[in-house]
Amino acid sequence: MSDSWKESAMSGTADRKEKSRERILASAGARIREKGISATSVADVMDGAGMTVGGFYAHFPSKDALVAETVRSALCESVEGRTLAAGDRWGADWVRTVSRAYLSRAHRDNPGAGCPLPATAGEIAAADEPVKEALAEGVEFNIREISLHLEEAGSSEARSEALASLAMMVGGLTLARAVKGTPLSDELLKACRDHIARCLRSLAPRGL
Amino acid sequence: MSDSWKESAMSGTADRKEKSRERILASAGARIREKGISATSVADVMDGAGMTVGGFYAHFPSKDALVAETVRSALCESVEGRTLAAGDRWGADWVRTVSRAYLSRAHRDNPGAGCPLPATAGEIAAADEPVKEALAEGVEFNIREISLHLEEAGSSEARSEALASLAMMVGGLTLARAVKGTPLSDELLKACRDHIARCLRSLAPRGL
DNA sequence: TGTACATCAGTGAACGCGCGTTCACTGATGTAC
DNA sequence: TGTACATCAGTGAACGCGCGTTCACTGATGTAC
Repeated sequence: MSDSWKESAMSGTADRKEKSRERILASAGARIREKGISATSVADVMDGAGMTVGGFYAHFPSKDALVAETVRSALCESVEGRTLAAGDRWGADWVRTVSRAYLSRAHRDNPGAGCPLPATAGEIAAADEPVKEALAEGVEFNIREISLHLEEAGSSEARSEALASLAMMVGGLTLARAVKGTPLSDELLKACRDHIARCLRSLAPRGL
Repeated sequence: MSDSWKESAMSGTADRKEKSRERILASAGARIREKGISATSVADVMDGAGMTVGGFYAHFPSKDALVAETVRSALCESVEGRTLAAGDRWGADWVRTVSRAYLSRAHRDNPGAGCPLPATAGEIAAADEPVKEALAEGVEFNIREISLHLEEAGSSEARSEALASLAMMVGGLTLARAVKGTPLSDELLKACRDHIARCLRSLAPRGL
């Protein structure tokens, strides 16, 4: 009669349902990163998860709830992906590698697998409270991570510089995607990469 | 029978129509800057211009056409407004003043009168070709202006730094609006302002 | 100057469409005996 | 082991709504004589 008994008894169907939920979140994650929040429809997301619209509301109470959870998990994912890609780099080296990857043509041209901020930040003001909270927490999380490495790199204003760096990365990528197809697009990416590299070079490496 | 005759003969009604068109553009400009493209409806725009929906199509062939023209004129306006506000400042002084105004709480809290990039850049990928062109031209226009002043300030990489600055201003403002209401918002604005000021300080002033 | 007519900016109701959401139903999975 | 039943994840058609767009109409403005 305990919850754990119930859970193990229903583990077969519950497992299947959990898998579906994860497919829905993954589909929403890719679509929202590609087209933004309002251009992504529930039917579209469910189609991407290999299901039909009706089943959606057994997993989420509303589209807004899905968006909030998607933004949350997508922001975590993108931080995790970065950490993984940076390998054992640390400090200035980590920041350089991460900013290069962020401001790469590959990231510009594959929004579905990248950072959710460029596609969502502009729309978030119109979204409801839980969505805003999810985004704010995700941004703070990103800032902390960058700040940590800048501090290691010897920056005396690590947090402030982390905020400025994130702003430039998000702004640069967003603009590069907006003018994609014109020479300005590659130029923007390179200018932002170069700027960050230049700033890192002027830092006094600490210790070692 | 010539066009000029026709024009002067109809100048009364034509004038009134032109005024209406300008009211529509102004209304669209404010709304698009505040809520973005897809969240702005034609009926909403016409209401803001003191008219009803039906009259819209006597002025523009479609919503997309309105958006393209609005983006174009809004980007020009925001550059003009900046030039006006900067007074007779020049070079590094101009850049400092402009970046401070751009990354101010006033600009964050009054999107309707400011730069259209934060609200539109993320949505533009989904828009049609004329809208993209309008935005790309507007961005290039902005870059040229900033670049001019950075060159005057003695930057050896004026255009590249202009691109990076614009990216940071747009990204910083977009993120500050997205997390508005949390301490992170003011922090972002200040960090970006400080970063630009710091970079300007490290420039060797030219001539004079 | 005054009257009949033409023009056309703007009105407001209607259209088809895609959206988020609901709901009666299905059919596979797991339970009880 | 086999059969009857319960559960519930997922289906697919329907809903009300707001959107962009269309269109028959109105009424103020300007023209012709």
